[in-house]
Amino acid sequence: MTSVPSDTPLMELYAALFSHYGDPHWWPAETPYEVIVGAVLTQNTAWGNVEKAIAGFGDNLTPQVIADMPLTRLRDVIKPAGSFVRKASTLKAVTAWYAGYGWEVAAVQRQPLQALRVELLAIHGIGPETADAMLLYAFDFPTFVVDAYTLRLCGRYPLAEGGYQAVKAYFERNLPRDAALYNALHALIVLNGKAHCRKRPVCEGCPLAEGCKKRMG
DNA sequence: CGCCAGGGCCATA
DNA sequence: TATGGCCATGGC
Repeated sequence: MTSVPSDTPLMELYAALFSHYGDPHWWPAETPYEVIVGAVLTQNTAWGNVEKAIAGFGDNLTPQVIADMPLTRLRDVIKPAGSFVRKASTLKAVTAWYAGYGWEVAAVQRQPLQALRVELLAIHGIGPETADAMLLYAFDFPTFVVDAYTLRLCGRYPLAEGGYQAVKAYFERNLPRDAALYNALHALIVLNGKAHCRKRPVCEGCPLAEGCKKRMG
C-alpha cells in the first residue's frame, strides 16, 4: 500500500480496519474476466451462490466460452446466482463490450476511466456499483466502489451522508487517488460488513465500535 | 418458514 | 426525484 496521511477520518477508518483484518488482497477471482462475471452475478446475491454459479463453468471461465454459449444454456449454468434471466443477458452484453477491446486488459486500460464508465453504464443490467467494481478490481482504475456495506457503514459511523454519488465523491475527495488503496479499503469495509456491520449489527468485537454513533450496547 | 445477500430496472406519483 | 415492486437462488 502507498504511504498516506493518517490524520483524516477515512485514513483512521482504514488504519482501524487494516490493523484488525490485515491486507485483504481482494477480489476473490483468478482472472480479470472472472471479476467481471462475479461482479454481475453478485448483484443482491450472497457470494456463496456466486461461487456455485462460477463452479458451473469448470476451469473454463473465459470470454470466448460465454460468447459461444447459447443464452438458454448460460441461464442454466448461472442459475444458483439468482435473477438468472437478466444476469445471463448482461453477461452476454458485457462480454460483447469487452470483445471490442480484443478481450485484452491492457486495451481497456488505455482508455480514459470516465469514458469506460459511461460505456459500462449503458449496458442493461450494469449500474454504478457493478461498473465501478469492474473498473477497480478487473482493470485497476482508481474509482471507489460503494456498495450496500459502505452505505450502511455511513449510516452508522460518522463519515458521509447521502446516496451512491455523494458517498463515492466523499471517499474520492478524502483519499489519495490510488487504486490499491481503494481496493483494500472497500474490501475491508466488506469484511467488516459481513462480520459486524450486518443489517442487524453485531457490535461485539467490532474494530469500529469506538466512535460508532449507532453502537449497540 | 421468513429473511437476507457485495443491485438495477421499471412503473408510478 | 423518490419510493416500491420485482427479479430468484440457496443458506441460515
